[in-house]
Amino acid sequence: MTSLEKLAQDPRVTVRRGGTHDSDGRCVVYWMQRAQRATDNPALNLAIRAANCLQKPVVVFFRLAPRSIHANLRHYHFMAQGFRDLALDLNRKKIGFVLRRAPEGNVAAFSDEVRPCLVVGDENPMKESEDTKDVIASRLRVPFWTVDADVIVPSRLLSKEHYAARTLRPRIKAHLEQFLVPFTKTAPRVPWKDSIKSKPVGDAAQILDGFSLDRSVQPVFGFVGGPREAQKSLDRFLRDRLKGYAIQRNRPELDGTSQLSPYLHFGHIGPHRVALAVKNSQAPRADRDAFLEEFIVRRELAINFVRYNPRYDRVDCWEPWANRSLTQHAGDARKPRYTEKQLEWAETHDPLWNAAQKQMVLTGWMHGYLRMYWAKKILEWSPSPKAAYETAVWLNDRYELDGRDPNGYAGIAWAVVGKHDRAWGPERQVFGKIRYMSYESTSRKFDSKTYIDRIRKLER
DNA sequence: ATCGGCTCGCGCAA
DNA sequence: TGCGCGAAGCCGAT
Repeated sequence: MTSLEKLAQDPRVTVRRGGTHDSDGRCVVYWMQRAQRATDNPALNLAIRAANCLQKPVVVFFRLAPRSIHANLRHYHFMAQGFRDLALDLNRKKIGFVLRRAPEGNVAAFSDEVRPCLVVGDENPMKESEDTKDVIASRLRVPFWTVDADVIVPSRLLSKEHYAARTLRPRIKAHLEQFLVPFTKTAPRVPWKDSIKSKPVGDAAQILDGFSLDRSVQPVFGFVGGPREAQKSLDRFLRDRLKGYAIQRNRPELDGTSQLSPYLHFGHIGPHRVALAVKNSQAPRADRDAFLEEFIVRRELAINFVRYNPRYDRVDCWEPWANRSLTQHAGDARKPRYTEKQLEWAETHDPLWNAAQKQMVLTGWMHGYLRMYWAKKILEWSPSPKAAYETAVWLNDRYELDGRDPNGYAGIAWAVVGKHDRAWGPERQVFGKIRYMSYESTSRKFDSKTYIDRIRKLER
C-alpha cells in the first residue's frame, strides 16, 4: 500500500470514486462545499497530505449554485461574507482558491481544466448534497474521496440511525478519546502557481451581484459571516456566557447560548475548535459538560438522523408509536387554526410565539429553547401533522441563517412527531401522546416579558 | 417547591 | 424474557 492509499483508510474518508490517481495530474483539487474554512478542516488537511505525497500543489474550488430551493439572499450573503477570510487564509498557505458562479462549470468541468491527480471533497448528510456527489463521481476521471469534516465522531462509525440520545451517547463517548483531539498541522510543500485565472474575491455584494437567486429575504446585520467573525463569536461565548451555561441556556431573554449555529452550518468554524476550547476552558465542570452534551451528543444525533433517515424532512420520519397516536387524533378540531401566511407574519394570539417568529425573521436566529415551543405550536394550529411539518420546515429553512441544517430537521421532528423522544401522557387533543408544551408554563419558566419586549424593540 | 404518574420501546443482562 | 430508564412537560396532590 502506498502512503497515498493509506490516507484513504482514515475513518473520516469515503471513497466515492476509486482507482489509481492520475500520476500525470498537475494538482490536488479540494472541492469545498460545507467546510468553508482553511483551518481545523480535515478535508483540506487530507488534500494537503495527498498533494505532499504526490509533490503537487493544492487548489480549492468553490462553486456558487442557486440550486437549493430554500436558500435565499440572506443565506448567500452570510456565506459570501466568509470568502474573503477564506481567500486570505488559503493564499497565506500557498493554496489556490478558485471561486466560480453558476452557470460557470462545476468541479468536473474545472477538473478538465486543471487535470488533478485526484479530487477531495467534504461531507454534508443532506440528500441534495449526496445526489450531487454521485453525479460528480460519475463524471470525474480521477479518484474522488470525501471527508466527514464537520463532526467529532465520523458518522460512518455510528453505522445506522440511532433511536435516541440515550442510545447514541455511549457510542459517541466511546470514540471521543480518539477523535476529540487537535489536528496535526500540515502545510503544502508545493505552492499553487496562479495559472488558472480567478477573479479577486470582493465583498459579499460584489460576489452576489447579478447572480440569479431568491432575493425575497433580506440579509441580517446582527450576524456577520466568516471564520474571523466565528472565532470572535466563540471567544465572546467563552468569556461571557459559558460560565452559567448549564442554567442560563434555557433563558431566551439572556441569550445564554453560543449562537454559533450559523457559523457551524457554513463551516466557518469547525466543531473540534469549539469543543476543545470549551473542554479546556476554566469554566465550571457542570457548564462545560452541559455544553458538550448539547454540542456533541445532540448535534451529532441530529446529523445521524439526517444521514441515515431519508425521510428527515417529512412527517413520515415518525416512529410507529407517534404515527399511531397522531393518526388517531387526525380528526381532532384545531382551535385556533392559522394559515402559513398568518404564521409567517407572526399574526397569532400568542405573544410569546409571535416574538419567537419575529426573532427568527428579523435576526436570522431563534433561541434554541423557543424553537421547540415554536414548532409544537405550529402542530397545534395546523390542519394536520403533515401540514405542520411542512410549514415548520419551510419557515425554518427560509428565515434561519442555519436553515437546511440537520439541527433544524431534528428539532422539528422532535417537536412535531416526537422523534428521539418518548410517549407522554395523559393523551390530549391533536398531540395525542406527543409531549406538549403550554403557553402558561413555558412563559413562566423564564422572563418571557423581557424577551417579548426586547423583540418588540427590534421591530422599530 | 417537589413528587409521582402518565407511556413506549431500546438495548442490555440474564 | 425481564427490566431500567429516557432531549427540553403537564397536572394535581402535598
